[in-house]
Amino acid sequence: MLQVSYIRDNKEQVLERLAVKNFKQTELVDELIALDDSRRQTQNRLDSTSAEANAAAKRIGEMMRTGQKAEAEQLKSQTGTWKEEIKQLSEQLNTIEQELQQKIVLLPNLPHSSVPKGVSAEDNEVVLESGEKPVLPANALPHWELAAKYNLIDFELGVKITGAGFPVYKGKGAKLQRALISFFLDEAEKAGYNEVMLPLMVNEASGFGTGQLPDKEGQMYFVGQDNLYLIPTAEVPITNLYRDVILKLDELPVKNTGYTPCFRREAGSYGAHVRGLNRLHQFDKVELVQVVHPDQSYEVLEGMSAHVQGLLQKLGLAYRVLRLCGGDMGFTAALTYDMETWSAAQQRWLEVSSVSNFETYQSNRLKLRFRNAEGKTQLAHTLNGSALALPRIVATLLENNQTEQGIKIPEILVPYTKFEWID
RNA sequence: GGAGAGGUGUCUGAGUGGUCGAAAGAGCACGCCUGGAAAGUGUGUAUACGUCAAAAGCGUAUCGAGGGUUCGAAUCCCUCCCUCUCCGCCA
Repeated sequence: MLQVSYIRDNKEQVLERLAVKNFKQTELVDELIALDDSRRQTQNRLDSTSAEANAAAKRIGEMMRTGQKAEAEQLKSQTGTWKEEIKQLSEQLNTIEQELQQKIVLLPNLPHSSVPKGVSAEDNEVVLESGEKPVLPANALPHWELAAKYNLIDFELGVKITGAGFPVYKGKGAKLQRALISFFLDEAEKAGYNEVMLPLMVNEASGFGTGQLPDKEGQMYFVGQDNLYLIPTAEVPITNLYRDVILKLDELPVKNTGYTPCFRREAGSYGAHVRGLNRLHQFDKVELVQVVHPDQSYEVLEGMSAHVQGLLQKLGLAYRVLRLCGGDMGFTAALTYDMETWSAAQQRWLEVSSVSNFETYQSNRLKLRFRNAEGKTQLAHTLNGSALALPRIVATLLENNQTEQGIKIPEILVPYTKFEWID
């Protein structure tokens, strides 16, 4: 979330930036500033009243010790007003703070100055396109048919045991999943990321910390009996490792990677475009998360983007990089690059990675700080990116590499799969 | 799930109503000492909010969380959360 002090000092700029995300609620910003005013005022009054009451209590203590009983009793009788006032003021302060909190989380992160204006995916800026789009013969099959033909993925079985969007991977299909996960993790390790394995369910505080709660509540599976959410991405548990943490300057940058299944309800998205592996309720993903010094975060973002692109190149996939426009960006991001691979049989781009800089938006919620060169605490910047999400990579690999003899496994993966062909 | 114990600062750990943001030790930082290091020694070492242009300073809050008793709570009472031990169950 944004910091009220920043909003107060940079109101015009904040409004201007928010407009890029098509967020035009001037009143909300004004309300926040007004709330903050009354918060300060109330706190001021509460503090000075408390100070008086504390001083009186101290004096009473001294009187008791020195045997001035009568004087102590007299002073005691005067404390009632303070008590009452303190109670009222702290209740007021509480209410104000709650309201402030409720409202400030309604503001999305401010987009970086390079974020293009726009309302939908149409307005995203294509930063670069790389690789040759493969040209397939006329009888080429989409991945869901290939998956059936070679007995790699069984969607119906998944429906039987769970429901739509929970595929069952079998034989070489299962091995391909495992191979990709290992490959991605190894590459991350080579790039200096520390591997972690994490809980797949998180509590409410974690969901709040990374920004899934309260607004994206409906996107997560909720285990009501224990008040836990199934993670929609490893970003949530990994980033929350650093909730309420003050890092030393030399501990930055923190670089973690983790493989987890991801669970998404995807309520309301059905239709032809979600066929096969295109959109699932459960899928596998390797995630990168960094906690960095604010001065470095945009450089780091480029580095993460380069890392993801390296993976796509090694897999021999044609891809493009998009800079998301204000309207298509996530609520919490300041700048996001999406990577899309070209799915040759479906003749469309599939999003396989999203790399974002959140600046202090998450760290402010997380209370994730570091001690800067002056020895003061300062909010760190957080970033994350998929490297990579498996299903659409698998879809693209199957489709783009199909031949008369079967599906050719990219060379780089063969040490992991231990087979060269799916046939 | 049943019974019991307990949650204090970076850590260990003292503290059962006032002088406690909190002893002591360790760690860490800086200085002295040393040819250098160790040892020794001295000083410092929480966070947030408010006040201030800012810093210093000052004020307030925080000893798992929330509420209560009291002039005054780390300390007493209530609720919740968590951890540990034993029993039960179990990959």
